[in-house]
Amino acid sequence: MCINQLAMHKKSEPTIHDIARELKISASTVSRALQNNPRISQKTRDKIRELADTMGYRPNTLASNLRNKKSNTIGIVVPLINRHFFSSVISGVEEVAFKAGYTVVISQSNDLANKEIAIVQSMFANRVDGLIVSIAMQSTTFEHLKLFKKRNIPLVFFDRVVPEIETDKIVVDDYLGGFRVTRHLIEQGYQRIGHMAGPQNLLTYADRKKGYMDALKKNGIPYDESLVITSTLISESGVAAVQQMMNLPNPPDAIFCGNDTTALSAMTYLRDKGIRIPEDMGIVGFSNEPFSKVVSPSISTIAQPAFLMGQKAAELILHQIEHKGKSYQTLVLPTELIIRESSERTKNY
Amino acid sequence: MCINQLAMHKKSEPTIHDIARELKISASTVSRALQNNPRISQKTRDKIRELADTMGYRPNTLASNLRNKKSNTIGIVVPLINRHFFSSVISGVEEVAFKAGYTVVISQSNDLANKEIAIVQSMFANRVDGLIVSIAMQSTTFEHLKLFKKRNIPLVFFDRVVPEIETDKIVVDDYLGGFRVTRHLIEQGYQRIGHMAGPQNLLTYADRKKGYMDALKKNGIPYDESLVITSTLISESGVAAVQQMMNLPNPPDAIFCGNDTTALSAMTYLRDKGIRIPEDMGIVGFSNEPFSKVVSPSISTIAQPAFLMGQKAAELILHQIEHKGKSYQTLVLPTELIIRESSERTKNY
DNA sequence: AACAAATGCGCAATCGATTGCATTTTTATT
DNA sequence: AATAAAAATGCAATCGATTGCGCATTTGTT
Repeated sequence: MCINQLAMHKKSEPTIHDIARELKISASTVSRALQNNPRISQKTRDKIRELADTMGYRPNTLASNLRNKKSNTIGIVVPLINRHFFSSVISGVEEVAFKAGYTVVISQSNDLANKEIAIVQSMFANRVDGLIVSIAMQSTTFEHLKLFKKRNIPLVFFDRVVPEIETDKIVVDDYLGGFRVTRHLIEQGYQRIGHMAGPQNLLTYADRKKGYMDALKKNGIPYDESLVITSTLISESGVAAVQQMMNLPNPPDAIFCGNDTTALSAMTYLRDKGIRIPEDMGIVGFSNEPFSKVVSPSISTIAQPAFLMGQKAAELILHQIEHKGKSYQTLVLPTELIIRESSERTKNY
Repeated sequence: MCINQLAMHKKSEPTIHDIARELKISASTVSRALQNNPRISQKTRDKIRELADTMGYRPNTLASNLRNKKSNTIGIVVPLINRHFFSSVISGVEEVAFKAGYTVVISQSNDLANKEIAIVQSMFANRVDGLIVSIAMQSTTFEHLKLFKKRNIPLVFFDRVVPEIETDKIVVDDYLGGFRVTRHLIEQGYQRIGHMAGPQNLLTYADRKKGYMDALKKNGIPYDESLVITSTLISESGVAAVQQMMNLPNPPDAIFCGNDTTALSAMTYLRDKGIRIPEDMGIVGFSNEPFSKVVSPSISTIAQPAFLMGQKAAELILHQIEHKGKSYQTLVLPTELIIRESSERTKNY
């Protein structure tokens, strides 16, 4: 009763001082007891624990964080939360971070440079212990991110990285992905292979294209610029690009699409025009979106280990936080070519 | 130079005290100036602003939050981040919250009661200003959430709500959804309609089933318990359930699946068995997962406005935070029946 | 010139937890 | 019983920003 009344009196949460007052001891002792500091006798510790429980005490992490200059928080910035690849990465980050006692705060840039800057500054103000970022398509300046480096706050890039900033990075092997896709199409007997490329300021898309070009070269197929169309790779650009390609005097017989979305929209468009897939036209996407497996024909694509990428990103950032090391690594996670119906016209079984 | 050296000296971030010392004024003045408090003269304000800029000062929100007893943070707990419905909700929450100057912290329960409890307590310790929750399938006790109510911290449930806790809730009209799906199947001439139900302790799934049952009744179709199979609605349960149904002496000619995942797995299984969809068997799912539109046949389903739900959830929690009102509402967002190939055997055009 | 009224700023406490150092209490030793 | 040694606890400053109250300076009035 008495305890309750005291609690009622000041309507806010109980603090270590309330516990201390009740027990006629000092707040320091309470603090230490709750941390199981051996300097406090077991008897006192038990007493404090018990009262803390009955009072419903919960430590105020804000206060603790301020004092310790550590927020136990990891920030993550992605272009769009609501996208399978990114939400999977986030999921992986959350899993590892939570186990390590960290909280994850998220924000999405919507691929807008300005929002990304605002977000990153807000994360800084909130004193995140580390930041995991996949940059916005639109971003061209990176001062907001360099700030983290300057202030020596751990920073990890994933997927869309900034080459000029030296820090931990995790990417998938986009180059090899693009290479394999193209080689696969060649092996399937396709002769004129087009490519829907993504924004070339983003390394991932540039690498996919490089892989494509090298695979062509290695197989003695001349590179034809008219077969490469660069766009933002939304559904509509897939249709536009395939239209443009099909209007060429010498249209392609296969297309390596920069992502699954454009692969699907292109495929749908082509089917409506009576073009058979994979017989008349081979299609390969990128990313292994959930739908790519279940559409018909199913879409060959490159699987990226998104969840694993998130886990690794979290591990790297935690390592940086705990060791403040100066040496950074770039993890290149393997991609996997998943051959499905949309590109397999020679079945060997 | 001088400024830099000072900054170097204490390697940590500049604070208002550093600015104050430099300018030989008090920290209070700096604080007020940075808040544009009219009590400080314009001249002083400008001077402070300028120095703050050159010093690269960034307010420490931790300190501010502690003093103000407000974290400007909204917590969100979902079963799984990496799921289209939930990531869309999160995306909506983030959008509204960010605009209002709030940070979003997320965590996933993995549908485990214990993890949910741990998360919620961690959110509490972090003094989130409000919590948005969709409860875990496994959760059966809700003391951890009642704690928020007891402490008068804003709480909003979405999708999977706890009936016994009085607070703002946002749900989609699952009942009407289930009703419409069933009515639609009846209109299409299906006679024996089965249902793959989800865990009945979750209101959403119970409501879908109720809608199903009422639609049957209203159309004079007797309810047959053997046609209703309850599971967790993962892909495998879809196959298991459809197998069980097809082994009945009198199997169904249509199935209302509790979600799109089971709709797809059931459909795939049936097609492999040579059963034509929608001719021999009608299939309807629930949730309008991205894949449901693009698979073949495309799956009829119920669209839930996930992104909108997130926005509304954020609005409600912000309202609670700012008004600490005592009256709560339950928003029922409309669902939309999307008729696609998997259930349309009478085309009227 | 003398006093009132604004105006501009600073002092010091506060938010709640942490921690180096000092102090008190207990236990061990002779 | 006296003293040393060890164990247990308390004091007070600290993290960085905020704010009520009060003091000092300026401006205005007659």
